[in-house]
Parts: sequence; C-alpha cells; structure tokens
Amino acid sequence: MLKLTKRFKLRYELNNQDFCNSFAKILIGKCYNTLLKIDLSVKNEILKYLSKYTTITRELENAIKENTFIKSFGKGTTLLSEGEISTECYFLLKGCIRSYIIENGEEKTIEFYTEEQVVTPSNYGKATPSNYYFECMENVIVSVGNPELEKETFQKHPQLDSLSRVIAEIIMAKNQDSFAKFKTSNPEERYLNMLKTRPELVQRVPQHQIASYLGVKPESLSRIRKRIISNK
Amino acid sequence: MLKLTKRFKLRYELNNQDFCNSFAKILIGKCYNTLLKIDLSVKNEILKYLSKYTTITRELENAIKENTFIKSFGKGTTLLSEGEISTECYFLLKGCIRSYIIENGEEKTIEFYTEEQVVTPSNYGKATPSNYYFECMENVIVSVGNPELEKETFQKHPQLDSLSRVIAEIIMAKNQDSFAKFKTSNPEERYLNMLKTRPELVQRVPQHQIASYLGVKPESLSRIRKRIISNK
DNA sequence: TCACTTCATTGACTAAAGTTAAGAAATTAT
DNA sequence: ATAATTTCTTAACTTTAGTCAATGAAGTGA
Repeated sequence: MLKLTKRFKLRYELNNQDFCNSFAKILIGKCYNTLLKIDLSVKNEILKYLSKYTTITRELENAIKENTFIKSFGKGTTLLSEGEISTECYFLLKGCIRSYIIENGEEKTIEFYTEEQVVTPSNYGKATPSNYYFECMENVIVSVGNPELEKETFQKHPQLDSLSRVIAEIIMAKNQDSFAKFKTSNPEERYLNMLKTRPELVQRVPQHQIASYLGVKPESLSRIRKRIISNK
Repeated sequence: MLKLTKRFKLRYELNNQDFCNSFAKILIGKCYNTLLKIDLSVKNEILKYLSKYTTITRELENAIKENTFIKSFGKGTTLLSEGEISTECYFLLKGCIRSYIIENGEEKTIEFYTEEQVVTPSNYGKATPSNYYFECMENVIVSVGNPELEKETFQKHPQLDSLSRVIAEIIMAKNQDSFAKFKTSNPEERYLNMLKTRPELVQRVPQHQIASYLGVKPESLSRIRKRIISNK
C-alpha cells in the first residue's frame, strides 16, 4: 500500500522516454500545425484537457490551433526567480515544476505542478515582483501563455473568455479544498493524504522538498514515515 | 500595537449601526433601482469594488443594475450545510461569514469572509454535496448570485465574462499567496500575520475559532498570545 | 440581575516537531 | 568505478503543540 521505495528508476524513465527527449531543450515555437507533424500526443493532451470543460467545436479547435505555443525546458531550469516580473504562464504537458521561497537561507516548497496542471505565478501579468522561484524538477514541456498573446486570443475568440473563466473557477475551488485539507490536518495526515492523492509525486521529487511542502522539517518527515511503517 | 482586548463593543456596533439595521433580516429582492432609494452605499460598494478591475461604462453599469440581487441574513444563519448542494454564491457587502467543517464532533474553521470578499462554496454550481458549513457570524448583507442568473447575465452581457475571469484570476492569486504564507509559517507567525493583515477580524470573532483557522487548538493559541505579550 | 452557558486561561502531563550533529545511503559528477 | 555531493536516517535534547482537567471571565437569556 504505502510506497516508500527509491525513486531512481522512475525519475530515470521520466527523463529519458522518447516523448520527452524529442523536445528536450528546444524551443519549438508557434506550433499546432508543426506539432501535428512532431507528436500527436501533445495535441491530444491539450484537447483532452479542454474537453473536460467544454465541447470542442471546429471554431474552438481553430482558436487553440492558432494560439498554442510550445516550449521545452531542461531539468534544473529556473523559470522565474524571486524579485522578477512574471511574463509567462504555463500549461504543463510533461514533467514537473516546483515553486518555492527562500527563507533564512532555507528553501520552502510551496507547490509541485505536474501533467495537466496550470502554472500561473501569482504576480503573472502584474508589475509586481515575484515572491517565488519556479524551477523545473525534470525536463519539461509546456504550452506557454503571455499577457499579449492572451489579450489577442481573447479578442479574436471571445468564447475563450468564458472557457477560461470556468476553468479558473474550477481551479479555484480545487485550491480552496486543498487549503482546507491542509489546515485541518496534521503533518502525518498530510503525508498519508499525499500518498493517496499524488502517489507518483512521492517517487518523483526528493523527500526533503516534500517535507517543506507538508510544512515540516526533513527530519520530522523521516520520523513520520518511520511511525507509519511501524504502526502497520 | 497588539490589540488583545475585548471584542464586545466592536461586535455591538457592527450589529447595530444604521446601515445594517435598515436591512436586517429582510430579503430585499431585485434591486439596484430599489436600492438607490433605500441606501446608496450598497450601490457604491459594488461599483467601488468593480472599479478596481475595470472602467465602469454606462453599459456595465446597466448590466450590474439589472442583475444585482441583495439579500440580508441574521446573525447565526446557516447559509449552507455539509451534504447540501450549493446554489448560491455571495459578494459580502456587510458582516462576516465563516466556513467550517465538523471533524470528530469538532468545528474547524476554514475561512472568515468579510466586507468586499466573494464567498463561493467549492461545490457552487456543481451537483456534488458541500464539505463545508457556511454560517453568518453577524447580521449580513450580500449580493447574491446563482447559476441561472449567471448564465443569463453572461449571455446578455458578454463583457462581464471577461471581467469575471480577471477577478477570478486575481482572487486565485491572492488565495495562492495566502496558502503559501500559511505553509511556510508556524502558528505563532500565522497569528502575528493575522494581527497585521486582518486586525479587525481578531476583534470580531471568538478566539477558539481563530485557533482552528490558524491550525492549532484553543489552548495553544492562548499560550501563543501569552508568549507574544511576555516577549515584549 | 441572576443563573446558565460559552469561552479563555492555566497547570500538569504526553506527544510530536524543531535543532544540532553525526553517519549512512543514494545520487551525481569525474 | 570512484569520488564528491546530496539526501535520508538516527540520536539526544529542546521547544512547542495536544490532551485533560480545573477555574475564572465573558457573554447570553430568562
């Protein structure tokens, strides 16, 4: 039940599969048509995601087609640093992105983003500097948005305004639930919940980062794990 | 600096001022024009809030005019219970609403909403039952939304789609920041932060509810306060 | 105003998390 | 493959939070 094993194999696979390698460290650029020739699965990812929230009409498909840009970043890339203005947001197609702050010389992980999640720094599109760092934990493939592109897209395709609003509201509801869950749990319950809801993540990222993500020190998480194993 | 005094006076005032009494426990109903005659300040509240995010055009003003409904609830009213379907969301004009869960017979406060905040249960507009209770801590005046009204409004006034999306994104960014702050703080820091960012709230709600809101037991918050006072 | 209830504080004790330091294991780089 | 580095675990000890129980203060209702 509880998977407390090594993550070496999984991370190796994640960083070496064909799908990932075919894009690594290359800016692919404006894209949908190009992508079709390169890898159909990226198209499918985006449409699969959107089809959860709306009917994919011919018109919508065209809107997506015209306005989807794909970028790829190598493992370890810092997408945004503290103090910087954020001009990009991402839809994560492949890989893992971590946001964190540095406090008293110590990294504190705020969030891990994985496939099909939207990564929007809280200062995105604003003139204020970022409080957070965003870093690629693995080789990453994303669909990129920026304020100018958004503006253009929303003007050309007003139906996307409504879709975005709906998706924003859904994401917000999920965030609220996560926050509530966090507030009403202790560290052990948070870890157990994470094993249940995001088991693959536990294998993909180092444990000391999970610790701060759960609001405890690495030593405490180590003890929590020990406790869990011994208690059954 | 640290306001650790009694909250009786403040609560008394909040529940007795003219503004509040003029609406108390009355469903005012469809509204903007009527409201103008009853109390201009409600109109001003809504327009003031929206003017932060957009230019108030004649058209927008009309859209608001047609689609704003006001309701008033007495202190202690439960707006939504666990297990219920949520069919209303609110924009809080006056008063305080608390969301909480009951776990092992114990109430755990998730959020306190006050003036100018949007109250959207995470199951609002969905077929799933609520995980939370929403309760009025004081007499409350809200602008009410429901899915049918929203649909109608957005169809009639597509420009509101965009405004709503923008506001949703801003609220989401704020929520993310709050969550990050919570994760990276210990209980004492959370309390100090609350005194700084929402000092009036500390006076308006009982301390044991603040405790669970900060993720600790009432006894611990009591000790934290003691520590803070003695440490300066 | 008095009785009743809820809420806040305190104390004694237990459990869990933070701190510091050391060493083992895993991962990465050469 | 080996060395260097990072990550994880363990231990001893300190600090803080949880638990249970008692008491006093504040708030509520008759």
